[in-house]
Amino acid sequence: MTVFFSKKCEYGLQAVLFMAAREYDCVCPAEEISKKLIIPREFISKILQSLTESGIIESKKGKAGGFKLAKHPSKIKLIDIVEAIDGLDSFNSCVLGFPHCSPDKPCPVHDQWGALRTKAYEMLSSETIDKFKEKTLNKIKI
Amino acid sequence: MTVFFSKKCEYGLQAVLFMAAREYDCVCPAEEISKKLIIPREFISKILQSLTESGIIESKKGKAGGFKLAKHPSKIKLIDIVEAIDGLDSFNSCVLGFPHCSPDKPCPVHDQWGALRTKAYEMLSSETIDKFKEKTLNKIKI
DNA sequence: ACTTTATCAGATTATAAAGTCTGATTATCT
DNA sequence: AGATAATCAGACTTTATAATCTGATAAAGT
Repeated sequence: MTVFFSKKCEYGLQAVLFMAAREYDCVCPAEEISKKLIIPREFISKILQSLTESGIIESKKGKAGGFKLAKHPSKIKLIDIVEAIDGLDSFNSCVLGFPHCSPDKPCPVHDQWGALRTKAYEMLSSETIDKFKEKTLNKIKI
Repeated sequence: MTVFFSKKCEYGLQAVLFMAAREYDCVCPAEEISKKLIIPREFISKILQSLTESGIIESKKGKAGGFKLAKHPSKIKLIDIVEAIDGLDSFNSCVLGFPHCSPDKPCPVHDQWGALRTKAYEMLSSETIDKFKEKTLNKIKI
């Protein structure tokens, strides 16, 4: 296996990047997101619903309804989405699964994994998603 | 969620580190490994069985039977265990779940994740497990 | 006001991972 | 040779994640 994010989280990240790559304030129906990203319709709906609860996106009901970012892309970081869906626990636990792993009782890869985890956190938190528009377009046709 | 290794893999890594920290050629019954590492008996048995098939450890049946390393700890790397249990697929796939992620069509975190993945691979493959004896003893009482 | 088109909410199903059980087999000790 | 103590093998159960279905609700256009 060796996953890093859950499927839910991957899909959530993709969907938010998709919305950020479009015109600001443009409302995207779940149906469209489902088709463009090839994610089961009802599954992405549920994920978007939970991101709405977290305040990252907002929903608009009725005809011409859908989802849009709740704030400007320059205010959103990837880590916000990860935190909302998967949580941040894995950034604080031993990669080998040993209990109570700490600097004074380190596991065999404690220091190295610690450094990597910090880098991963930076990867997700140093830039806001408005910077990712171009690269998102590599992956999704809008 | 945000796992890196599956539970199976974590347990497998712990068990092999445990064996490597003991006297060379010492046979460890599954029962003992289960108790020391607090892993369900039948579950660790299955994992050890599969590591036996992979040729990383060997089993000895009958009274005073159990498992021991198939080769000297200086010939075993953590990546061998990861490969045997989880496989190496995740070292070759997009962390955001986009299909066909490549240098010419990179996803928003392609370069950074690539670098991290390389570091993670190095963490698991640069040293052999005979170097980990001391740190393993931090985590497991023998 | 009515129809359409969308989300919303919660129950349900499917699949995969984690963990358990049981009976057979095998080796060692007495 | 027989008893014992272990693995071995495979079926089974449980739990968590992924995905689906259905009916209610709500907003916008006519």
